[in-house]
Amino acid sequence: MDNLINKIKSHIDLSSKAEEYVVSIAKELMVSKGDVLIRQGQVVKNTYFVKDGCLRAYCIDKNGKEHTLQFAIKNWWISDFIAIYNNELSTLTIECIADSKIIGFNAKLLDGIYSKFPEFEAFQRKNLERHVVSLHKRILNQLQLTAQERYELFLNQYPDIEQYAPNYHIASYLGITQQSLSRIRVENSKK
Amino acid sequence: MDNLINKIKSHIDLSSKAEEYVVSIAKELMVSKGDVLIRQGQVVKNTYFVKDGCLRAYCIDKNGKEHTLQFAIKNWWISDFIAIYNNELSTLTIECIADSKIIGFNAKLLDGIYSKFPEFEAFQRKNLERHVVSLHKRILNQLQLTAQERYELFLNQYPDIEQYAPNYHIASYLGITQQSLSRIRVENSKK
DNA sequence: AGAAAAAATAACCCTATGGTAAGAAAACTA
DNA sequence: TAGTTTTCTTACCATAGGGTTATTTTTTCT
Repeated sequence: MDNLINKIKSHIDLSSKAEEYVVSIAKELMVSKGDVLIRQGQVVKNTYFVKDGCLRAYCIDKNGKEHTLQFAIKNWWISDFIAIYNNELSTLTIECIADSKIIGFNAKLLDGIYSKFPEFEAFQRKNLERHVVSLHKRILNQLQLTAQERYELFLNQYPDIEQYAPNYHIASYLGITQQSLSRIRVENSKK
Repeated sequence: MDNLINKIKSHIDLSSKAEEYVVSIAKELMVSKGDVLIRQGQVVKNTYFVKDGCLRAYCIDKNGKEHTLQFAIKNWWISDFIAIYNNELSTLTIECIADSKIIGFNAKLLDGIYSKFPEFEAFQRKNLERHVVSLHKRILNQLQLTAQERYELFLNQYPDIEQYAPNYHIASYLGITQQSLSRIRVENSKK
């Protein structure tokens, strides 16, 4: 729990009451590789904060192919934000890809925190701003970089994810097949 | 100005003082097709709200190719949010692609509005949530749809943009060349 | 450790999209 | 409205990446 509280405190002054409240709605969980926390098509109840380990958010398209929207490692948040913010059923599946320690928050309770403790507003606004920036960058990278360049960037930006995610997960994040990624890796290893 | 004030009022209760403040920092502008409001590599001072017309945000890659991150029409916001939120120089160019009426806001003044009038916090949080949702959807679409499907979706989602944007802008938004888009259009017209 | 399952690589050919260049059409501009 | 510029289309070949299947390597499980 300290991870999260410290992370919050590094951005805002957290009153002890607010801290108590956060702790009161948090559920610490140990989850195992392969566990599915949110399943495509179901109601999304929770948002998760990763203390340790790795989770993945992906969708399955009409041909059964998986496409990874997000990985989440230590100190990242993950959920189906499309479903939560639009109040819809999940289009994503959230899956543990390594044994992980996570903190689950009921999305509705979490959403109520802003009226109870307005100091969270600015915190969340900054979080969302950073999130928007990273998404804008990802879109621009997808538009202008080759698969090879995107892979190199991915390894530089998220070196820790490689240890958890098999190559076909990474390929599905980069928008290529695992065979193409394998080819790229072979090319890179020749240099 | 009413557009914007009404839009805000449809989401939050706006005190008359807050409304006055918004008006006091807003600059109404008439801009012409071809005008560049933000230029790649420069300091980003403003965020723009479009009252009428159409603007476009794009970057130019190392080979000189343009990639469109965003179009903005009536009632949309546009700027280089990567630069503003990260306090960096612009990586994007913001250009008018039709004669437009817009409202310019100094980004720093706008950022100060939340401490002056906290009722804007929830408003902006919701805006950012919607923005995140649309970006998540765009990334998922880019991963799982063909160019043809992305073009159809684009026409359905943003039918108004077609009247302003030449095809090569749309192609650069979809992540294909204008030649490929032309081919797709020919195929579609055969049906 | 040995068996079974999962993941990665390889080799094949295929297809969607890219690059270049030229001509046609449309949109400005004087 | 004629001339100029921009945009769109077409056609050519080139290539990055996809689909399929088989094989090898690695990981997991008992």
